[in-house]
Amino acid sequence: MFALADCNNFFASCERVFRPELNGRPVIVLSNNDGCAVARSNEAKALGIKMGDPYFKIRNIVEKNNVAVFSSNFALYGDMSRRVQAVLREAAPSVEVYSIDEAFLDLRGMDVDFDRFAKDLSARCRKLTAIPVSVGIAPTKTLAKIASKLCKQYPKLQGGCYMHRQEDVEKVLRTFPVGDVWGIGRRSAKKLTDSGIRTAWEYTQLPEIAVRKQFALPGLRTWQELRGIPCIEFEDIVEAKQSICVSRSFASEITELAPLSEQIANFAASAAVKLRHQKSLCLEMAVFAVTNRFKENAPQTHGNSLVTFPDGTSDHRAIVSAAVGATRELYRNGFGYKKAGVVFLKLMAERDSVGSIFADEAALEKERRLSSTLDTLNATFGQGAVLFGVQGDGHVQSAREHQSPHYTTLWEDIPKVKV
DNA sequence: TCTGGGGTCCTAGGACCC
DNA sequence: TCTGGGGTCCTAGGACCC
Repeated sequence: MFALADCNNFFASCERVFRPELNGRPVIVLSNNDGCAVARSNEAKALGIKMGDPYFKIRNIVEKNNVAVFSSNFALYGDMSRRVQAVLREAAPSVEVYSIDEAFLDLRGMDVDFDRFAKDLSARCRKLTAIPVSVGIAPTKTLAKIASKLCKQYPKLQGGCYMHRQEDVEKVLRTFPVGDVWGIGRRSAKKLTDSGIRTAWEYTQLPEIAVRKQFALPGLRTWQELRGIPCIEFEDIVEAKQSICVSRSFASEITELAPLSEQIANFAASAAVKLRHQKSLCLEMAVFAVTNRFKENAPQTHGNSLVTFPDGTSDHRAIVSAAVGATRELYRNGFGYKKAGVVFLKLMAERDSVGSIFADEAALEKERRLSSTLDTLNATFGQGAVLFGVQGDGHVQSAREHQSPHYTTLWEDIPKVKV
């Protein structure tokens, strides 16, 4: 058996932990630049606010219904996520953190009352972190996902649902929309409903050949998983990322080279920190800057510039300065850039590096020490404590009007209690 | 006026090899 | 008219996830 622990409306729930008066009131959390709604409390969902709705389009609903609005606060969400993970790790020997708000638990070999286990785990998360968590348990990951969704639909399940008997699974799948199944995206869902397949159950009744032909291997795996045959591996070891990207939309368009370079230098700097954190080297870096695609009448451009590091590097100076050079390459006068980013495309593990026979080892060692000193200083005194001049003041230009405090990660933001 | 960010896997087709 | 057979590697684009 596998369990899926899924935090309900995670970002909205995090905001409520330190603002309990918001319970019962609709809450939404916005994406970068206060652009779109990316998390909604149940009350906000009931008002018809959809995932990804642009804020300016739902402003009316927000104002009329006294919706509490937050800019995203990833320092808070990341920290709350770690707290929930800690509770999960006490419950099972093996945990796969799937995303910031979801984790699978490997329950194979465990001999317990799984329904009790699920409900107890949910209650324990709630008690220790104040985050509501839905725990679904089933013979495959895909079915566990469905079981956890049931918890959100039926409060009487008390946050835990064990779904395993063939007849129970069938009963659930017979009404479960095929498009809500993990692994069936918008495209496949449309194809399916167009041909009359509406529920997960109907999908499982398609012949294997047809599934393979129309939806290839991923579709076949989902088909098997729904039929109770596990095909998706449990992966508790965190692999190094194969690509690293830091990109942002700007609050207002950037037309000049200097401020654009400054933003991109900052993206490169934070991507380089991530790169060194996972002990990788970058062999190829792409830098891009694009205009506002929603402005149909404005001139559009998609600037792109590729940089290669033949021996691989994680050197802060090399990366930031190459990113600035690439920006000069791609920049064109007369355009309003709305979004830009830095992507490391080809990575290799530091330990697999053979270097170059021409490399100056002493110089490389100096580079490594500089980068690592920089990382230590910024980790200790806050990101941006030490910067290169090209990074300006180290701030990325973005609107966040509704930011909540860093309750759990900044001394000055820790809530004070009167005795 | 205002429209997010960061990933993975799979497949088809081209280029190339003997 | 006829036009081999078998293989690898790489890339772009699609689909999916949160």
